[in-house]
Parts: sequence; C-alpha cells; structure tokens
Amino acid sequence: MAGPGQPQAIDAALGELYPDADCELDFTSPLELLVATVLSAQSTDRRVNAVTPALFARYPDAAAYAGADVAELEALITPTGFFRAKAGHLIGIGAALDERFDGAVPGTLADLVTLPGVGRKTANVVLGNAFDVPGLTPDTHFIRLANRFGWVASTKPDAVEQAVGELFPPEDWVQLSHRVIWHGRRRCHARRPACGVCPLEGLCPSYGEGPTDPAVAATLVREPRG
DNA sequence: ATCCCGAGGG
DNA sequence: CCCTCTGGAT
Repeated sequence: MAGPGQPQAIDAALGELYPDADCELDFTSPLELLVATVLSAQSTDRRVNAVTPALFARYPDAAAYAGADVAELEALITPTGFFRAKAGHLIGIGAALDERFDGAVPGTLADLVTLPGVGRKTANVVLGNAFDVPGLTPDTHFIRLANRFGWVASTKPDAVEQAVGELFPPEDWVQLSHRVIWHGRRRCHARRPACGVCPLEGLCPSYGEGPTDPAVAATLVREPRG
C-alpha cells in the first residue's frame, strides 16, 4: 500500500516535532472552553486569549450570557472578529443551556451541535479538551493535511473524520488532531508548504510540493504564539 | 493582499 | 454548492 504510507509513523514524527501540541486556548471550565472555541472561528488563539479574562469575569455562567447586554458583549469580543454573529451565539448558548441543559455544557456531540454557533469542529474541540471524549477535529488544516498524507481523498469533514478514525485508535484522536493542526498552521500551509523543514520526507505522498530548500522553507515557518 | 483551529443561511 | 460575517497579524 503506497498511498496512505504509514499513518502511525507520520503521527510519531509530528509528535517529536511538536511535543507540546495541545489546545492553546485558556480555560478553566467546559463553559469557558465552549465560549473561547466559539470565539475562535476564523480568529486566532492569541486574539481570543486576549479578551477571555475580562469576558469570563463579566459572564461567569450560562445565565449571565443569556441576560447579557448585546452592545456590552459585542464590545468585549470585538477584537476576535465577526462580533455581531458571535455575540448573538453566546447569548443564544446561555439561553439554551439554561432552558435545555440545566445551565451546564452538554458532553455529547449530538447535544453540542444543537447550540447556536456550535458546529462539528467546535463541538469536537470541546469534547476532546473539556470532557476527555475521543474525537477528531476535522477543521480546514486537518482536512488539508489528511488529503496530502493520502489518508482520505474527500474534503468533506464527515468523510475525513470517518476515514481517519479508522486509521487510528480512539485514544489517539485528540492528540493526533492537535499535532496535525499544529503542523498545518506552522509548516504545511495551504499555499506554500515548507517541505524543506518538514520531517515527513519518505512518509508524506505530497512531500516536495512546496519549497524544499531548507533556507527558503525556514522563512515560511510560523512559530508558536501566533 | 491574504489568511485565520467556522458557522449559518440561501 | 455558494455567500456573508469581522478585526487583526503578517
């Protein structure tokens, strides 16, 4: 089997490259992680972590979000982008948690995706990092790299989650997601993958499709905390 | 200019 | 499938 290569070997190599790969959002409860993850949509961890301390202090529980003043909430989350949609989502989440989940964040995929602003990707982040429920996170990076690695040809999140899930045991899914996503953000970019500073030569079917001169590739690496 | 660990709506 | 929503970093 030439195409998929050895998934375990790729995961191991990424584990050596990113030994500290984890969720970069700051949170101390499932609700905080849920809120931070909703704010992360098309944003960055740095910008989210910059606003969450004040946000969490102002809105300590679901009821606080449900009763929030829209303008005040929008002002607090403005730097994360898409603030109007996100503010509406957070207020809707607060109301939904109070009405249907006794004020607590539900710990199942089926329940989480019924919340406004929460899709499959956001739900899996919350499940994997706040509830220790095994789950893959098929975001844009994960899908792109799963395609490049030859693990699956489809670009649809459901198909990617299914196919990759069969290549790895559930206990690996959360860590695998973080490693693959970190690699997508730091080296294996959409437009110019930095193959020259990637350890997957001989393992990745797409190796060499980006700059392979180490000096050039090094200029493309995005360091952490961005 | 281009991208960001997306989601909702048409 | 398409489109829109947003500010910030590079």
